[in-house]
Amino acid sequence: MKRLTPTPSFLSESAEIAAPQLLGWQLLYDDGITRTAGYITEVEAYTMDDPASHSYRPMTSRTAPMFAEAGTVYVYFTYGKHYCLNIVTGPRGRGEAILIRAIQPTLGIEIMQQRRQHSNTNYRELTNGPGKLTQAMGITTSISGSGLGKQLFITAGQIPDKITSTPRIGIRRAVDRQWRFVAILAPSSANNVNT
DNA sequence: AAGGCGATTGCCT
DNA sequence: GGCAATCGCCTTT
Repeated sequence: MKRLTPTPSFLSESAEIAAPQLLGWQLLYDDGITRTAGYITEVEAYTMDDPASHSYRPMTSRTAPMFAEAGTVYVYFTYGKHYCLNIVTGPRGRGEAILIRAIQPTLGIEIMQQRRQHSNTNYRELTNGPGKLTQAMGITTSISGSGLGKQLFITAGQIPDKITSTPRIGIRRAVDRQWRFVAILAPSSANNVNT
């Protein structure tokens, strides 16, 4: 069994520095019954002095996990349907996090397909969005405020072949910041469908 | 106490 | 590509 790393040291850096370093790591969720996992391929950074961030406004009970120590899990519910998963970065009190926007599935693929009602033979639409991957993995606000190393894990994965940065998706403020990071990974063998 | 809206998704044209 | 769905949170009366 691979050794688990509760909180990689780079998460103590600010979100926009840590975010690209999170690409390629394997995200693993164990809800006590099932395990699902995938390589992180798309992330976005959010910080306290960032008008697009939940932490730009004073802390509330919902956003409190963003202000906790690096490695804290922050999950929020939005649009009446979707859960979005973040990994908190930086020192305690700073209000920073990395939004996980996409993963490349590696483990528990059939379970993820069932949860997503996704019967296609390739996985293009399975986990390529922040709400999609939480639905596929069964992640909800129940783990918001917990820490890495309990149910959610970050394990060594792949070194990205290439990383690009772009403006973030779906925001209206600070649209000029290039804080979305996308990785090109070698396709995993189980996922090697080539479109 | 009430209304507006969102770090999205999927369906429809 | 445009837009409805859907509800908890936050802001404003």
